[in-house]
Amino acid sequence: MRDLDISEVAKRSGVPASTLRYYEERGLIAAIGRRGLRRLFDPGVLERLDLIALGRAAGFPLDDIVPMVRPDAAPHIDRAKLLDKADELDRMIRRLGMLRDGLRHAAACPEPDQLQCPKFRRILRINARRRTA
Amino acid sequence: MRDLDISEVAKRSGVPASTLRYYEERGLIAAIGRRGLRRLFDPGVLERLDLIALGRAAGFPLDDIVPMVRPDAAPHIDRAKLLDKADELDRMIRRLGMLRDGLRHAAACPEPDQLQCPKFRRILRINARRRTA
DNA sequence: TCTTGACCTCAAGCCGGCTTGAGGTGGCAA
DNA sequence: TTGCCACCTCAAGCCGGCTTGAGGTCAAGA
Repeated sequence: MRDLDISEVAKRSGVPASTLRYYEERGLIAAIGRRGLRRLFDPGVLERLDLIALGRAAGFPLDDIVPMVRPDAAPHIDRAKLLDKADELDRMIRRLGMLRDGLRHAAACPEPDQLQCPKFRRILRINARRRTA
Repeated sequence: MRDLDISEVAKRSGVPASTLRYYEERGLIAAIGRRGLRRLFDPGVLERLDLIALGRAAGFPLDDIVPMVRPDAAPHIDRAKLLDKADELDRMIRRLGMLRDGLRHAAACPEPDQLQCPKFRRILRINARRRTA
């Protein structure tokens, strides 16, 4: 598999060409060269894009992803940062679970006004403490 | 408990006054009236703000939260929609759980280059399919 | 050789979710 | 009664992450 045209990368990765150019500008990926004006990419860029997508899905800002995918080195990932992010995801997952339970309960609850339901109110208060306290 | 001034609401809820005005403009909360120019809020707004915070924390855009907290029509909450949301949350939770496991594994994996780790690659590919397929 | 259109650059725009700032009003303590 | 200042409105700005558009170049097929 040889060098890829930007449109080829876009097609295979699902990432629009405009985004690829943007990522290059941000230092997330690099073209290995040009044919005339046109960028040529190594197929390895596809894996980097998967990694970038994973990072984005996990909620990392692009700036945080740069050091993980630096095109000039083997991907180096800060393990401590990963663990922090994993913990953050755990907290997020618990909150989502609470919200899901809250919605399900609200849907099932016979109270005409769900805000009056004690179970629902409890869920709300637990979440609220994160800001207020 | 009497009607609350905007600064009182801000203090009790932890939500800045500017955000409260913004939320009112977006239809997320409503003042019960004015004293002169000044908004007066029913203490119940604090609970709605908790609900909004829960939704925000769960990653919902404000537009999605509006129907959940409508200051009018408490009895007309669309229960089917709530259940749909709950299912959506379940899917999101599973996905985030995968990501969390992926991050933890990447942090623990002895491979010098995480991209070579088969487990990590599998997670990468699964995540990638959501865009590519 | 010529034409075409896929690629290029650079600047500006968009969206969500707020914040900030300028300029105005009026409730309340003195 | 006066004066302060917390509140008001409206418009603009900011940030991250892209997209869009105008105007230019050039590799490759006819």
